[in-house]
Amino acid sequence: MLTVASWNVNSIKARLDHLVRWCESARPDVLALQETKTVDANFPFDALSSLGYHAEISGQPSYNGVAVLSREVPLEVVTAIPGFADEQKRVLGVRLPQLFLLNLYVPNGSAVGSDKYAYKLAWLDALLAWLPELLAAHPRLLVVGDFNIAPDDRDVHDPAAWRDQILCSEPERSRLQQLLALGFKDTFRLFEAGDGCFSWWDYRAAGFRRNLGLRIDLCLASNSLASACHSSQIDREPRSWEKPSDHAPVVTCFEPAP
DNA sequence: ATGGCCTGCAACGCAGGA
Repeated sequence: MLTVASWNVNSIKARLDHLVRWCESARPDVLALQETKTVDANFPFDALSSLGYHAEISGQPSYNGVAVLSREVPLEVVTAIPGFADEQKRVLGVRLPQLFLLNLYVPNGSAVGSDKYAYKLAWLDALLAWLPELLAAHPRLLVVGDFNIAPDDRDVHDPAAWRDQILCSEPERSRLQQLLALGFKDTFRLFEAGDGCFSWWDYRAAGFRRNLGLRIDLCLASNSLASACHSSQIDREPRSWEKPSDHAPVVTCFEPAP
């Protein structure tokens, strides 16, 4: 079985002990990380190498930053959406023997109508323009990460309060639906149709204890890869540890390629 | 209770997150 996980760690430096602890128990073959928040020179390669992981990274000071840990060394790496000039490090694609993994930290967008919101929509449009050719080149394509979009109201603890707000607005959701329509499945929804399953909980107001969350961390498998998907789950345990990331890891398992 | 917390960077508060 091939286990692929995605986790917004909210600073790899602040979360290194959690990351190590979680990898030792969950033992993913591939782990996509978002919000590493560090320059490449300060990335903890040694600690992760001791766990048996190669690391590909694309980082910057303070903000954003993505990484992919894998047992096998990638055959190819991309760090940007072609043709979309962006100072912010939010994209890391790696070609592995079993699949092509695209790790994304989609812009948050701040507030509907803001400059950051316009950037988020333009970023998503550039992604949508790129994915058809990536899918054609790599039929076993897995797009994972912090999408900063709750796909529908089942993914929101209080849909009325969040209606038309950032992460839930119609322009964001319609872009996610366009992405899925290119030929992807939201793997979590292959196994769970109910509401109340979240991957992020606000640090404030005891959000986790009260399960006031959103499902914004996604694992989207191309249709041909989705047919080999055995499970997709959100692991809430590390969110309960002391000084946690506000996001939980999403863990998806696949039948190995023939 | 219409706010609540956390991180990095620099610096003694800010930007940003979602």
